[in-house]
Amino acid sequence: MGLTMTFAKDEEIYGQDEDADLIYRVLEGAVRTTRVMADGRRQIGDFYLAGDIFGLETGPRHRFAAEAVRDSAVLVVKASALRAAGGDIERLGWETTRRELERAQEHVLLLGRKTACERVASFLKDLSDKGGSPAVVDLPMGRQDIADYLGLTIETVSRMLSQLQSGRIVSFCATRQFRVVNPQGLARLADQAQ
Amino acid sequence: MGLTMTFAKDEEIYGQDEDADLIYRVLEGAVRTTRVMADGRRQIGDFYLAGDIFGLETGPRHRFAAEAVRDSAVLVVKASALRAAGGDIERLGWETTRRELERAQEHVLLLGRKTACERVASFLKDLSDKGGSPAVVDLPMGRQDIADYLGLTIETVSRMLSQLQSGRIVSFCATRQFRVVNPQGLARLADQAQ
DNA sequence: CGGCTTGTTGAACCTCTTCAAATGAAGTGG
DNA sequence: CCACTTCATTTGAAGAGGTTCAACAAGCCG
Repeated sequence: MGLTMTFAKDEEIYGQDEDADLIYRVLEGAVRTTRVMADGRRQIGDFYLAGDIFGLETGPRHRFAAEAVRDSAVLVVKASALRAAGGDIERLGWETTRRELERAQEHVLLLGRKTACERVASFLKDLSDKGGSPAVVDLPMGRQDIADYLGLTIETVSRMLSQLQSGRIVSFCATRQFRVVNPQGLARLADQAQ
Repeated sequence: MGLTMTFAKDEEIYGQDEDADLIYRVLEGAVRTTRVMADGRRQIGDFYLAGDIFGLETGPRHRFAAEAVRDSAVLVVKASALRAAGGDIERLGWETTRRELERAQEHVLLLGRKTACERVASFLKDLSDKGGSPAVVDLPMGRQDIADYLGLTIETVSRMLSQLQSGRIVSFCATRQFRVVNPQGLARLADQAQ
């Protein structure tokens, strides 16, 4: 059920203010939701990896655009079709929206009250946890995306990554691959919040 | 239906990590949701004024605490009781959650990419709009609450308020009462975002 | 009025940003 | 396969916005 579509790196999946009639699920790759201000400042709402559902996060119209972080495959389903097929869509939709809200609230805390170092640490921890804490975690997105998610600049992100590495918290095998050296240290930096 | 409860200024309505079995509606006064970090840094999730519904914004457990901003009256309904009374609760719940999410996303944009001045302007505009843009808007909350909502310090909030006033954007008749002098100017500062 | 809390203002400091350059990685065509 | 181009990332130095610390003013309530 539904249609599989592929999107090239940086291709738009849906635009801001477009009708929100479709529900999406990442099959492969990674997706970001973005909001751009009149003067070009950009904020990333969230990242979605394989298995994640997105596109449901808003009202009748999308308030964020969605773009492929890199070449990605996405399953697209019409919300109305899904509704016709069975009533538990309401429940699924609510659950998904609720999880979105929880993530947005964590994001608010991060942006409102965490330092640059804590933000980057939180980001790495989140990504590591999300993947089931594998030995080596890879970053699907570039530094600019990370910066626009964390409310920082690429330079600050880069500096904090270097700092975390020299502090033996994480270790980068490549620019987009790291391992967590000191999980407790990472958690302490990330989760000062209860 | 439901129980009316009153809460004194700064009194807790529910705590962080408590079970979320109740739904609340502000009858009079104002409510804030807060999250406190281990070292005392505080972030306010949102403010709720008369007519607003809150307490539904989370999963099985509250991730933010709720407190009365000032002496307030709140209508409390058990979620399960509401569900038993009629099926349209699901719809109401979803709608409410979705609106919460939209507000949280705006909040993310504000915290991630707006300057101090823009944050304060956005806050004042939001409050003015919410009340139907009356001639005189009052601020139910103190400067510390505003600061903790905007991810700033009270000093910065105070400075930006003074700045907006000397720029003939708003005018304060009292510390907690202002009128919008230049609505376009306020909107321009607040809504650089599309 | 006196005492307390809340809000404002000033000055020094610090974190993060901005601007600039160097380094590294990735692709292209000979 | 290597030189060359191009883009992404790192690092450095200077600058700005916001914070911190401190003092003062203004409400608020007994």
